[in-house]
Amino acid sequence: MVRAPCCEKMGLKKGPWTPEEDQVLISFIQRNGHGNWRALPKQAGLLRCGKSCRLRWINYLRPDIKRGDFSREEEETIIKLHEMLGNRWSAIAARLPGRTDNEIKNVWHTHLKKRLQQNQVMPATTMANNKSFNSDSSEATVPGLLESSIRAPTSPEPSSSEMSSVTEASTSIQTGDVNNVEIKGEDMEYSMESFPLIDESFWSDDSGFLLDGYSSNLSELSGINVDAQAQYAVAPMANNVQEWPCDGLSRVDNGMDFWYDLFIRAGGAEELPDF
DNA sequence: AAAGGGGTCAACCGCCATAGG
DNA sequence: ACCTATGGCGGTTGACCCCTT
Repeated sequence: MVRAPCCEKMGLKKGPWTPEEDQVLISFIQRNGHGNWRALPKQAGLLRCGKSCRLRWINYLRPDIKRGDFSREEEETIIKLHEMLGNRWSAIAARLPGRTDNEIKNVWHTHLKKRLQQNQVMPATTMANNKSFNSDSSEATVPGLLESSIRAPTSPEPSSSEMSSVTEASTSIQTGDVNNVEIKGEDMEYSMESFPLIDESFWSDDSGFLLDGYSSNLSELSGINVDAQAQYAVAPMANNVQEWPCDGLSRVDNGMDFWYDLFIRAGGAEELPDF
């Protein structure tokens, strides 16, 4: 069966949007919202397909879009997140308020990728500006981590053409000192310092890492002692998921997906239990 | 000043996941 | 359980801009 095209092409306009079209779309969404993108253009009187309207709104017309060049800080953030997440642009965008996945994708392909290639600079890890894992301020207790052993993944990630090199890497968590925890890939080796720091902002409601309905007390939920200053998320994923009282975990976006993927690759449950 | 080549970025395309019937 | 509609995502394209020659 041939899938129907996303929109009826006949009579629909393509190409750059005019200011008039923009105004029509903005006005309509301000008045009515955008509950149904497919129906929207007809209702609004636009000769565009719903997909085109959605893209125009999401990537350009939304009032919270931040225009202009990316700051150095934003670029560093993209590099770090790309290191973690691979080409998951929407996940990266969720960590950069006001920036869209399309914009980030463009910036990556036009600037950042080349810069990294030219300079052969190792992506600056989040840890560069943060405390070391075994700093005094970190009082993480990681139940079960030390005796855990995360197996190598048995199959490549099917849903992403370019998964994070970290998640593609065969993974092993060695026993002993947490500083020895490492993830090995074919041609790289990640020390624990490659993992992102989980701090207060990481878990904040604004961060995009909000656990649906369960953001209040990570310590209580995960069973690890979450020091607000510096904690890492390996432990809850690798060991405590059975006790993880959060049915929304699989919907958690961005970095949490990374940890969740890691957990699944470690042989964890395919689906989280309902609580 | 004109041509051409490369860079940029908005927009499109096609696929996938999921909700709902 | 299956099918369809829809939204969302990442990859790609092509028009436009700018710089160099």
